[in-house]
Amino acid sequence: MRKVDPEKHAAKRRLILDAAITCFARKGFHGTSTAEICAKAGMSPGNLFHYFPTKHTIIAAIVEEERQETAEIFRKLGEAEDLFAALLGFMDTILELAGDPTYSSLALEIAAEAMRDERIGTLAAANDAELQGALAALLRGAASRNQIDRTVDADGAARWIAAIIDGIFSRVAVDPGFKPKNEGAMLRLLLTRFLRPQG
Amino acid sequence: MRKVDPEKHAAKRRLILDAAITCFARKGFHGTSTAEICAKAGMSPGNLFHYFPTKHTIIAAIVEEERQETAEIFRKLGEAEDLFAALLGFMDTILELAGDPTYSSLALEIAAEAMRDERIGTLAAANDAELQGALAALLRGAASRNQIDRTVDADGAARWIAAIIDGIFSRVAVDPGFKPKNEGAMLRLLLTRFLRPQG
DNA sequence: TAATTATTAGATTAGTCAATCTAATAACTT
DNA sequence: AAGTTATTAGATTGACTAATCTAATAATTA
Repeated sequence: MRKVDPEKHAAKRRLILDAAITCFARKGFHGTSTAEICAKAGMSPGNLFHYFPTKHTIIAAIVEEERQETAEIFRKLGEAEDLFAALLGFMDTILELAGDPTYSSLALEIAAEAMRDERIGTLAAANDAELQGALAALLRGAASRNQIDRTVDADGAARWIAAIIDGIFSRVAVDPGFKPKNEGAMLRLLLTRFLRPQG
Repeated sequence: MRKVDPEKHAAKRRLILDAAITCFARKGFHGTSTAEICAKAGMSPGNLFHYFPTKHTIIAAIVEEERQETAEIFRKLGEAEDLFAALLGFMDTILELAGDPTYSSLALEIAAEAMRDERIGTLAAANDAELQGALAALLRGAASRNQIDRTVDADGAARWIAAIIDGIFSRVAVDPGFKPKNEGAMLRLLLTRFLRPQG
């Protein structure tokens, strides 16, 4: 009796997901045919559908993967000494990610699809809740150490920081003059003035 | 020799555009079939394609229409006495628009499509350039009257305000707890701290 | 080695799509 | 009224789609 080799299985899934990410970013979820993903991944539809029963499960897996990556980033971040600096560092990471058009496209595509497909909407909302929760925890920690203004509501501020993150990815789509790596200074100014202890 | 009645012609275009806006917001550009737009507008494909030769020209017309609407808002705004208050008022208008899920969906859909289709990308970039230009003019006017901090770069700040606007529309998509009409206070706090003259 | 099952290819299916075509009708001009 | 052209309906086209099916092959175990 033959068994599934989990490593090989995972590697094949990776191959498909990477191909799909490239395609979805370039042509959108609905604009990409499964045949295109097959071609990019170098396999037949029979093979592709062996690993993912529907096209929908492919994008769902991509969204779930992003959730894990975000959680990983925050796990490291919480250990920092200066938590406001940690927040600024996180925002630099976001700007770096936004510099990759594939990533920005994908973020937008997922947001757009979240409004159309309830299943993707639920997954995206879970990702967002986790991001906001982590941001709020960071802000609360920073407030308790007087690294930021204690009077600002952490949950409300976290929500607006999340909005700014969304905005960064949208900028890449509609503003050809927006170069993420040149925008760090103004972003830090914005966040510092918003959050620093008020004299 | 019969002539085109421009009013009737425009009315028919409106009918099609309104139907298309509803459909695109609900199911996305690629997810909407021309047959669905026909059904929503109550007409045959022959009729629809008489007014718009391709599906692409429909979304292009929608984007162009938004540009005109934005320009109209700013035309009124520049006449205000307190220009920073005018900016805050404009952001309230944005929050109001974002409260309409159709509008938010459409904004996201256009941004996503802008990354895929160069023609839409160019139109969206033109819209954005106009928005940023108007915001920067407002900021410069406010700075010259000492209503905001004179040391902040107007173009850079305008770009980040545009990012926040994008972020607002994305929030509606991924954050079910984001209710635009409850968020005015925190947004005003953010902008005030960012822009007010520093003591 | 034989049995078992995972993996793969590629043809196929049933349906959808944007856009075209034909033809009929409605409205305007002279 | 006659001529002209705008407007409309609806069938049709050819291409494409997600997903299935059949069958062959490869890898593993007993």
